[in-house]
Amino acid sequence: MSVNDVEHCDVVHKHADVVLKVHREMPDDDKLYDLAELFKVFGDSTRIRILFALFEEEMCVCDIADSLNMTQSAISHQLKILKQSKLVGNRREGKQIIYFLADDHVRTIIDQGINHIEE
Amino acid sequence: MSVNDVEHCDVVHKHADVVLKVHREMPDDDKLYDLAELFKVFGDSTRIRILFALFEEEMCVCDIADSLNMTQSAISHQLKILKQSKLVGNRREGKQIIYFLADDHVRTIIDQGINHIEE
DNA sequence: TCAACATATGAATAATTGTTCATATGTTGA
DNA sequence: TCAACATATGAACAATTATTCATATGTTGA
Repeated sequence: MSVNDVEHCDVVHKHADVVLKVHREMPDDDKLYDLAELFKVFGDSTRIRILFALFEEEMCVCDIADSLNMTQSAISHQLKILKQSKLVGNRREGKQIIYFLADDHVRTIIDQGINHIEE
Repeated sequence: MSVNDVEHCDVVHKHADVVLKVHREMPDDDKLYDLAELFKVFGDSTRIRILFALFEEEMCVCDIADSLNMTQSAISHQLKILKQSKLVGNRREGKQIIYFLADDHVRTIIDQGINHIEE
């Protein structure tokens, strides 16, 4: 029994080719981790709502907070996460910081999600 | 000041139209919640790896556990979540339960995620 | 019917995370 | 330069969650 067989059913030999194929095609841990991190960002309804707000148009933090009826601090914390994932960008305009969608993967990913839950 | 203005910057009047537009276009809470729940499922690297395994072909729980070098119990718990989100389906074949991808939104969503992180 | 196998599941634990509160940073107009 | 405004951020708390361990459920062949 190989050290890799943490757990193993009796078909391990019969299905060894499947296991090998999966190993061969599985992306690197780094990539898997990054992917999961990206989807985690979409996995919070506050952040989803921020993205929906920005679908309409770019906005200052304050307008997002108003639109979502949440505190400025809560929004600011979430915007930081959205920015780190490069889902939104920002620029300063005087006292305000304007946030906007970084690209349209955001829209595509959310649309696919909607497709799925609406089936 | 409206009861809806939990927090408000001084441009609340100037930007009131933006806030209204966001309100108008924002999906229902139920939908937002479901969306976030769906993406949460993608937000775990174990579940992502299970999905990548199933991209190759349908498999019994045991083969997934072998492929990912994880315990049967851990995989089983995660498969339950994937099934609840209708991302995978299963059927019994004798003693084994065969899991498979439910549809190809899964692939599309993950591909979009990959596109994003690889830019 | 029973032993062996495959999978599911409940409880417990450790780790992660969203919001709040208080406060810091940075900008503007007077 | 300073007060008012807009945003960011660190610490703390509550809530959620992934894995482990032990065990239950369900299937098969003898």
